[in-house]
Amino acid sequence: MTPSPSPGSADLDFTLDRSSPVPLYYQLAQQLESAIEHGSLPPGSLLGNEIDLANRLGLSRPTVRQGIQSLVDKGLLVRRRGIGTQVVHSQVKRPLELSSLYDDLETAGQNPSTRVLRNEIQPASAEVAAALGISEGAEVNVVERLRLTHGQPMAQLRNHVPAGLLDLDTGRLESTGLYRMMRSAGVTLHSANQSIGAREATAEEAELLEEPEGAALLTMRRTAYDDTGRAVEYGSHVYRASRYTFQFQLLVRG
Amino acid sequence: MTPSPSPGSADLDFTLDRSSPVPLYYQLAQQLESAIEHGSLPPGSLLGNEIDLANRLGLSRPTVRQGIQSLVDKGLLVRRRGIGTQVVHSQVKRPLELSSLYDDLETAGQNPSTRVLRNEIQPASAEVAAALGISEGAEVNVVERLRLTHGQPMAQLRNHVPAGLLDLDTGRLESTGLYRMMRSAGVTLHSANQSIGAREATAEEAELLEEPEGAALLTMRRTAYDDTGRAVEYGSHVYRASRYTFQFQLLVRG
DNA sequence: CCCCGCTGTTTGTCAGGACAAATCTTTGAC
DNA sequence: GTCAAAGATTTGTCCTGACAAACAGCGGGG
Repeated sequence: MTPSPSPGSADLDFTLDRSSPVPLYYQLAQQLESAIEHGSLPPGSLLGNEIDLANRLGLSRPTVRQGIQSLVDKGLLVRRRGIGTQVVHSQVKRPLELSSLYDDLETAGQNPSTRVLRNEIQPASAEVAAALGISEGAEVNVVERLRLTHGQPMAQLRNHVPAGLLDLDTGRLESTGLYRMMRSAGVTLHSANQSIGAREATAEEAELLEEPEGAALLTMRRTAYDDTGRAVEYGSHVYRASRYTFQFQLLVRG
Repeated sequence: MTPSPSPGSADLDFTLDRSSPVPLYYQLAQQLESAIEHGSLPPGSLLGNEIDLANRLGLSRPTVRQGIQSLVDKGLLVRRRGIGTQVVHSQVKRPLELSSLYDDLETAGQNPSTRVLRNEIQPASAEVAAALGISEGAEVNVVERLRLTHGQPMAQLRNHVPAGLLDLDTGRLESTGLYRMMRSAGVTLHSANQSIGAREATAEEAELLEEPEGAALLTMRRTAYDDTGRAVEYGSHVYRASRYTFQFQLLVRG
């Protein structure tokens, strides 16, 4: 028998800083996560039981459990009673965040840029009012942008924001993403309803996106809410299907 | 001043069964959730502080916190230090599960039915082998189905399952969904990578789905993994964009 | 040789307590 | 009247301790 590559409980050294303002369980979770990413904790390996781990780190078991639990919720670890906690064996990358297209493209090295086609205050149409939960005719900031990657058109983005919520400077809209501007304005996003579909390009869309007329386009409509339940943005976007797909990962909630 | 509709801390009566095998924190979470659904806890209302709640229920504070935390993770509640825990004000329905199309349609009252077009064992193509993480040419079960709602074609579903993992009886495939068959066969789904795009219908697809040739179609590719990290299914599906959109909700992980 | 039950291991659940940090409210000073 | 400081309230973090439940592996009986 060769020495079996069975999941041995790896013992790594973690450094915890009790004087740091960042919680201990979170420090543990971060170091575990980076150990998993760097391969120090290969897929399938066991973590060693929680009580030993707590003793070795000088922590209590609930604190260790809290740190581990956060990674279980992320889908990186799996717990089994009587067995232990082991690193999940599949490739887990992004658990589908409420991310902005701009950030997604930037992290993918796609070199995104933006051209603002429209940026004005208008009374809300019936569709926009219903999506934002405001009265028809109330003032909303309408922004229409063309998103490009490597100089090629990628998507037409049309956003509606309740007037007064945000200062939508055209210059900043061209240099960064809308969600970044929201967060720096103190708006904390909480949830969003999304709807993804497809349809054929109209003549105007075809010209703007440099696609043949009637080409298949991906559509996405999204209403985003902050943590008080207030609708802060309604977006109606169109993507070139030949150059973009939505990619994400789902987790089964146990 | 009229009596302000400010969020008063509602005091409800919960019944906990300590002899039940279902955990106390979970009993609390379920009753809180149903109270929110039924409107006993209206959006914006406060829950009352955890210590009082624990005393009233005869529970410890960690147990109460665990129950509340599970609803926070679901997006139903929001905690604020110094303020309290309150019911989130937006409409939260489904936090995007890894659900099967069949179940989705059935719960939506769409009366789904299935016609199996193909069900056979074949050697894996390069694409399928890469998606499932198996060697090219290994045997896979290929299932091709037409999904209908109210007798109308809705989607063409093509699934690939490693041979031997599951007994794919054609009769059961027509009367239920693939994911239900997997679960009843002891396969516990853990995560999946999805990719949603669009393209124009080929002549064959157009005829099968009763769409004009070149019509916009929604495409979805998904690889599903069980909790050991093993790929258990690769699906490549095509939906009629005129009759179907992907709808789901996202939560921002704090 | 196979099946059953026993035992050790590990996570799941629950209790009770303590202090820190963030927030709102009230009070006081100017 | 306005602003700042002090206090009260509530959640966030962390500790110790205990028992229950599920699982793997071992050994005995058939």
